[in-house]
Amino acid sequence: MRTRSQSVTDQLRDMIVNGELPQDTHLQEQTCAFMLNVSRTPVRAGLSALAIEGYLDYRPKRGYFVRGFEADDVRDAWMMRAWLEGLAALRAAEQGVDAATQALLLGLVAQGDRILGKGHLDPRDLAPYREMNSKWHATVIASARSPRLEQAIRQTLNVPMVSERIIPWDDHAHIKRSHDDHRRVVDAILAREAWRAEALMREHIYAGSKKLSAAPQPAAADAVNSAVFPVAKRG
Amino acid sequence: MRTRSQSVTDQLRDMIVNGELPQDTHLQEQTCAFMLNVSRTPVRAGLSALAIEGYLDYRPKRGYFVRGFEADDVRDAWMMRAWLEGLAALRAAEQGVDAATQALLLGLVAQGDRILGKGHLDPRDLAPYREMNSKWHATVIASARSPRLEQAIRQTLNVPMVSERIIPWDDHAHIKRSHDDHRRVVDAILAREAWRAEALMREHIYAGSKKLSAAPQPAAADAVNSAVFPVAKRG
DNA sequence: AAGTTATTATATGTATACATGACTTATCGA
DNA sequence: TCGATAAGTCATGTATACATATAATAACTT
Repeated sequence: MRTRSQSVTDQLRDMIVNGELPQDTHLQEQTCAFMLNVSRTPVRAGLSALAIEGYLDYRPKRGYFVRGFEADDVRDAWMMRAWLEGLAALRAAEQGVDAATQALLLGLVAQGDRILGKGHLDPRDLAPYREMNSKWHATVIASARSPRLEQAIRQTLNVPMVSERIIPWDDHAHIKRSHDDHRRVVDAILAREAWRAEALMREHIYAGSKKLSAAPQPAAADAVNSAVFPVAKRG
Repeated sequence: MRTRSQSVTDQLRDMIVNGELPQDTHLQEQTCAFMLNVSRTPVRAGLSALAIEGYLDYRPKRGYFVRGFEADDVRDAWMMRAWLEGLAALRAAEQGVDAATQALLLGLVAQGDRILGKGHLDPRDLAPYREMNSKWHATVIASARSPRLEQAIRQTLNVPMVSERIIPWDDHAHIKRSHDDHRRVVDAILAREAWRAEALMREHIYAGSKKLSAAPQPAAADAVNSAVFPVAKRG
């Protein structure tokens, strides 16, 4: 079953990741509660959870504040993600994957091949490609069979602009190369070439971060709430 | 200031890490509240926090259950710790450290030298050595200047038997070698030899895990509470 | 007028009452 | 006797009232 606390947590997390709540916004319990049509209790649970997950700063008797994601922080998260997913690929290759996973990985690569086979990037293909991409990463990560590694990676994705959902779907050369990385990582994993799988995966993600940081950042969808929520004073 | 919620969280965490609450124990809110002399509210906050930190399993409308730390899980945490602290050493070497940190690292090595210089292991020296060891690891980790890396490492320490506080203070050869690792890692960091620092650190920690898993595990201090808290049924 | 202190307002921390869903047990039927 | 269903019990989920610490404001002194 799904409790209100969980639902509130997810809603608030989305708002933060989508940039609707600017840095240093003071998320007041009563205000959030009113906004989401619940009492303060589930809101408190959500805020507490998000603070532990790293989205919010908590100061006792003061409240919860939206953490800023500085450029340094985003770079840090990308670095961690590249490193950790590289480790996942390494371990997947070391331990090997079962037949079903093998088929799944090859199938996902084939799926990408079909989408990119047209020779041009149809905007309508973005969603399927993105889904394939997410599934591919998830499969490799799961193949490492390390719950802790999985959790650590999930945390790196908890940063705006660091997510496999963001794809520069306007640069055919980049996408093509990126998908070729997918093919090679799968090849390395199936061949049990551990260090190769790691190096490929690390570079695959690192290149993505370079690409995105070069691209113009989309304006934050923000500030419908800037009048509702106060912003913390510096000090 | 310190709220009851935080205090409750810490107390429950300690009980879990110390093995006083066996695997699958159902931590009932009312029981915990009575035990700690607070109401259910701070207990709920604590349980929720510990679930997010990974100590407890949460099932909606069912409650919170103590997660088991299987051998696999402990191995997994050690692997992650070795890898992540290796990364920390790498980054510290890459970025370089300031003069104060440099002096601190050298001072900690010298401190270890003094303790081990006697030629035998005095039980009274365990505490100072442990403190030096903790500080040394913390300094290297901080030198990586990556809050996310720091947090990820902290999480790996959240497992019984995976902690720099546990030192096999009966094996002079092991300790001596271990401290020599410290010296070499510092040497590598100061010389900006990044890959060397990483390899040394990774092996340093990996060797520790091997040593401890070979040693007999101390009996869990458990089960004062086994009559108080019910244990989850399998299913 | 500026700084300090006392007062007030407000948001968070905690306790508790009520609502709801899950597990237990008892009753009924085959 | 075994199984299924239904009532009952109990723990969790939520709302709300009260307690308390912080921040804002006003009054006062120097």
